[in-house]
Amino acid sequence: MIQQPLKLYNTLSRQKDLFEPLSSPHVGMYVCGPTVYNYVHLGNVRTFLTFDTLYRYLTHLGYKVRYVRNITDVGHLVGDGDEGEDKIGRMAKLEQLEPMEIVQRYTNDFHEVMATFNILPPSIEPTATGHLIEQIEAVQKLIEKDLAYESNGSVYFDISAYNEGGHGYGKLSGRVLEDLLNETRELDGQSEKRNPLDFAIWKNASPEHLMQWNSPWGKGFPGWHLECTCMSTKYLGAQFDIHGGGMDLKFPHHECEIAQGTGLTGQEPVRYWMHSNMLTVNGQKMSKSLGNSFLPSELFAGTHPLLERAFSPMTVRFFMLQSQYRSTLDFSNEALKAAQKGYKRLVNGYRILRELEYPAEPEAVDVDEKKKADVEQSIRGFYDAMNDDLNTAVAIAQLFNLVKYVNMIYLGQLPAAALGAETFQLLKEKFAVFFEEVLGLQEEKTVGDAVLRGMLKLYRGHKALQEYDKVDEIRSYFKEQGLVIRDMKHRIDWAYEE
RNA sequence: GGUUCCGUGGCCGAGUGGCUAGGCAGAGGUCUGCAAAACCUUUUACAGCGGUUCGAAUCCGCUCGGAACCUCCA
Repeated sequence: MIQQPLKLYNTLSRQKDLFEPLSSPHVGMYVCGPTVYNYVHLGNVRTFLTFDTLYRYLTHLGYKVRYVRNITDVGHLVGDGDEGEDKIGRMAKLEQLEPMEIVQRYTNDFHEVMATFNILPPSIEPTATGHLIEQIEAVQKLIEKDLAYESNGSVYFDISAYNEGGHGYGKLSGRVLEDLLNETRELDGQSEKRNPLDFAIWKNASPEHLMQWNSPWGKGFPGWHLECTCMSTKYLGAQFDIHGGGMDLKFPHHECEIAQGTGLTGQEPVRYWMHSNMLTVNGQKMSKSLGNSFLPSELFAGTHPLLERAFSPMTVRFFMLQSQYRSTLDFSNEALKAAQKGYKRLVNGYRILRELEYPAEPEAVDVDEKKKADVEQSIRGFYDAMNDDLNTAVAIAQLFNLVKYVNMIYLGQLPAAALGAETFQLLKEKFAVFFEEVLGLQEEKTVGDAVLRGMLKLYRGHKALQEYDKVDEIRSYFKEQGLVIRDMKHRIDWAYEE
């Protein structure tokens, strides 16, 4: 299976590169996780969903993936550059809690949200505070290499020194060093730095700063960019395959990671840089600071002022998968409603397919070569789409095409035998794998199967006796549950209302 | 201001030179106690202007509009 020619858009090369792991079948993948100072919003979810899909697909292809996704629990500052307050420390003060209580609360929330969206946990989920020793050692090493310098108890990465080594700071985000220098704003406290672009790898802590540790440079805390370098290289090596994150982390965060990693090990740390695009609301990036962010809980309850009603986790997952991860995706009631219907259609198809069996004594019909080929082509098409930089939108279109055949067989419009036993089994098997394993979609049950079976039995009875009052009554019961009765020539069944 | 990206039919959203994306919505048909569902058929496109080409949504230029990053953000 691994032979699938997977192409991934590499921000570094600015093109879709054929994915070839350093030591196949092993794949090392690092994704920047959340800073746990607040609830994760839907925009955050999109990024984690993107890399969940990649993780799932790589696994499906047979790769042994070590997926590292960190939790940032210190060092991420509020406001400009290296001068703001620590995000977690600030929340701790506001809520009069221990910083670690803040961290725990929002870490728990993050995990719950991930589970709700059926986003798989990573193989390793390291925290910044759990890797202070590694970070202090990294700072020391960078100083030894003359790539960093101490200033008033803080340590800064020296961009000029680094660039003299010919490394090209800015190559990931396409920045030119001279332009950056010209455009940098004057900020308070930059006098500590030799160069305004230099960034903190260790920060001196004032006495009232809540989170601080002893270091060779006095009490302080690590710079935000450093944790990812330390944790990624610790668990994945000096050079690893994939590094992911949101578009907005490209600069400066990931640029700094490249500089630190290269500075420390002399090796380019990451082979494939991947960035997922933003979720937008009315065309604008969803972000906490703009005040247009949705919490997952608000979405499920339909309580957000911009929402007309509630939407389920799988509807949202499906909605996000219907666009390619490098495009912006605009969030709206209309789009969500359409996604919900489409998703239900897909689930109904999947549910039916699981129950369909190839007849033991197939009807004596000729194989419909055209339909058979179309089914096989759609299955191939799913792989082709996923191989083309995870084009989940096109991949899902293939599933819809397959659902059409599933429905035809189910309704007796097409005999299963027309596809031939082999293709029929392939359809059954692949659809399930694509739906559940690769796309991570699930059925969202509202009523137990036993109850539904009982109700359907009653329905059939009344129907046979032409007691249409009762029949309609049962129909409305189903409708209340978000279900619908399918009244077909050959059988009666239920389905999710679309 | 700099860098980068985007502008597709009523809505969402794929698509980097010629071949139906797909979903939702709309129309007609088959089926049905009535419906629903399903299946079949079908309407509405590529921001504008110019250029390259036998041929452009797709390449190039300009104009208009929007976004992201440049400052914390997935």
